[in-house]
Amino acid sequence: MPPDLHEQIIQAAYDLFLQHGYRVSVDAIAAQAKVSKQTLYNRFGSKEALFGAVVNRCSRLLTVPLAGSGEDLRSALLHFARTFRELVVTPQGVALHRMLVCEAARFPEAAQQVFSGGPVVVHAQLAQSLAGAMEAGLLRREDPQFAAGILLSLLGGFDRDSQLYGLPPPADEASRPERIVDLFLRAFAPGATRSPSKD
Amino acid sequence: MPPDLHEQIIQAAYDLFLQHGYRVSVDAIAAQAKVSKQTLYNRFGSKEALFGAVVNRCSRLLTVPLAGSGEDLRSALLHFARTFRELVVTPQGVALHRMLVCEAARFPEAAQQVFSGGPVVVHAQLAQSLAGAMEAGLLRREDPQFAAGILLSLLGGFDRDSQLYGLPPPADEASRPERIVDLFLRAFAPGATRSPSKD
Amino acid sequence: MPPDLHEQIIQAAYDLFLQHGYRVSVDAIAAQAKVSKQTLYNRFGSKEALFGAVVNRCSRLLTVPLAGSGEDLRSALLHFARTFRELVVTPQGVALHRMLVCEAARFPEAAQQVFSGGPVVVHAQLAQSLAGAMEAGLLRREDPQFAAGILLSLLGGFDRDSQLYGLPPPADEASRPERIVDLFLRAFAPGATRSPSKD
Amino acid sequence: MPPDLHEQIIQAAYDLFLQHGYRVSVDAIAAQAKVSKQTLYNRFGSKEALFGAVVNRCSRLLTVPLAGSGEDLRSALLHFARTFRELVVTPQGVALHRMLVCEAARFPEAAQQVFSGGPVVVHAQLAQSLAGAMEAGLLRREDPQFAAGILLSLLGGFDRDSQLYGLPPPADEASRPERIVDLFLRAFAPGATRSPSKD
DNA sequence: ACCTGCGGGACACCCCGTTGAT
DNA sequence: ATCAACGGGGTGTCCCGCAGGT
Repeated sequence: MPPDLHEQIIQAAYDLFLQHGYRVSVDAIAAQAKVSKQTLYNRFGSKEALFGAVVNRCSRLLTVPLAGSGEDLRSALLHFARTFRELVVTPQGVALHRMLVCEAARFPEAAQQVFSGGPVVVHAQLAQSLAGAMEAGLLRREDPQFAAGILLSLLGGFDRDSQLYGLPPPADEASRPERIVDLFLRAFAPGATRSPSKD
Repeated sequence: MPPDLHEQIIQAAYDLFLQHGYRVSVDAIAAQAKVSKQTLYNRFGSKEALFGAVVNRCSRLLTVPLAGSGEDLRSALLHFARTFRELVVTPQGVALHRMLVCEAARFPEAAQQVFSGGPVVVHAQLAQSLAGAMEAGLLRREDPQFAAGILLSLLGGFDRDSQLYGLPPPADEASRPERIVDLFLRAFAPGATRSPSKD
Repeated sequence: MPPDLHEQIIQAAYDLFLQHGYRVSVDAIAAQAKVSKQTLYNRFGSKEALFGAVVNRCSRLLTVPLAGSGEDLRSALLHFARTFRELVVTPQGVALHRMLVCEAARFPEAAQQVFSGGPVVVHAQLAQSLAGAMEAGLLRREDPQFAAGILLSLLGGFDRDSQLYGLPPPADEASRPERIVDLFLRAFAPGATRSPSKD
Repeated sequence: MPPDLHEQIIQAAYDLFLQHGYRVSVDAIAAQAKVSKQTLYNRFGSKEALFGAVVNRCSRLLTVPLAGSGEDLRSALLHFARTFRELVVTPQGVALHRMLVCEAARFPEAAQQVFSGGPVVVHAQLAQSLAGAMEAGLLRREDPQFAAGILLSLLGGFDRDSQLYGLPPPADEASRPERIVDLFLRAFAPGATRSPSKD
């Protein structure tokens, strides 16, 4: 009487793929989902197709809603930063990232699809939002794409890398979003030339 | 005729591990190295040990020399940025990163070792260098560890991620190190309070 | 259609292990049992476990029922002797012994277990039975353990060794149990001191 | 300049074959003999031939000298029993027996050869000696072949089996030869009919 | 429809005995 | 004599289809 076998299988596959990558056996997935291997194959046809189905749903998990324009800029960015960080430096976010990176060589179009459906749209939304702030004079007029990339890099850079390599997450995680946002705001504060003079 | 079989095997293993991850067969590595499987096993004992030997050599590949104090700060950082970028957003740098991230679950201590022997020492050296610049008044007095992490994140953040997911490298790569370094210098320019006022 | 695959596999493994020892390939066993290698591994997990299962069942094969006290002593011993001989100097009995001896170095606990579950209990039962006969005055009062060991040695000694080394079984097998039992009875006949006088 | 490589190799092979059976790798043998594999092959041609050479020399190890007729019968048998036991229930005697039994299936002619050159001649010599004793009236007139087999069975029967299966040797080893010889003498003492009457 | 369980083909890692080349 | 090569084989595992029962 499982109401939704489909969901059950995908959830099990998602968990196991995250943990062990594509190498998990179909038997293990079927066992975890408490389904027979046969129904799994009836539903999804092949292991690759199942992986594709799992990955497809990951795009949604990688999008971050951007706050509306009602707030002041710093609060909006801070909210965004915190939400994004929870996606990205959380153990399970790291695991998801790791799995996708691992299997990107085997499933190139799937990986691109996920990236285009997730981080790229976040990047675009953020760029648009920053462009608005630049229009309003809250930020220096710069390439908004560039600025968005910078903020995303700051939020998920070295900290995530260290976790990807198995190191523990930073101890001061609670204060890092604020520090990063403030640094970003300072870097893009209005009222200076683009490049500091060399002389 | 073969001057150094050891080197030959490691090189072949390095190439194939980068391309396909740990899943390549030992047969493929032996064929690529043009040695018999048996000599490979005589030399390394097991596939895991071979992988360990390959990974050990990667630590060296991940370190970036930091310019001496003879130059002015911007030039030094620019030089560092370009070198680092070549390590990190180059296709083969991305492939190395990908492989290590992929197999970090299977070889946790090896991955940590590489990270500790590579990026972490770069981070430490960079932090020390930045601390010197802060002492000299060239940068705002801030936590140098934090600042170093920021620069590394900027240099290897979103751009690398997109490549990890199979997207092409950014088209304006040539100008990016300079833009990033200048942004970093602006963010840490001396002569302002740490946090912009909220009102 | 196959009533009991378990049994089928064990029987095939038993036959082949007897013939070729532990060195037979699992493929050969699976082929002989007309099952796929996978079902074999699903059932037994490993070749060692399969061997253990085969060996476990051998303990039962090595026990010999001892006749009740209803018969006279000679008839009982004769019956026992014939049954025991069929176990021990028969080609398949020799093959079983050979296999166990061969693999005792690799599976020490299994071999001990078999020996303790087979010959040792036969030895104990025989000793008890002989003790009864001694109580009844049918045999000289001696150490029943020693006497039991003597009888077992007589029944399975040199004759078995020659077969273990590939020689044909003795031609007068039909009469040997009787000769041996009579010799045993004479050796332990009542009414003499334990050691013949030397002068 | 090792004086006798031949001997060196055979000794190493003997040791390792005894310990691990025919399964030891020739690499291991070469290493143990401190010779290169090539010289081993130059000398013996193949692993089987080396095994044959090792086995050939085992016949000698399995023969037991029989005392002359100068002694009284009991002393002679006792001496023989002790010597034989040292060959047969000693750990290394058991190991030799085990190895030969194990590989008798693979090298049938070699095993037969050893058995014919070792135990069989001991058996024949013993039979002849017992025949002499029967002539002299020291033993009941019986089939000397049978009697010799009986004594050999008594000396190497159950006790050796238990060791073959990994059990420890009997604790009262020191007194067993005497007990066995005395039992044998009683069983074949002169002055009774061959078979106890059945009625 | 779902389950259990087997078959088949393939492949991975690791090892071995033996022969050449240096 | 050292070292590599070669061919082959062994265990263990996988992916996927297919029967028969519930």
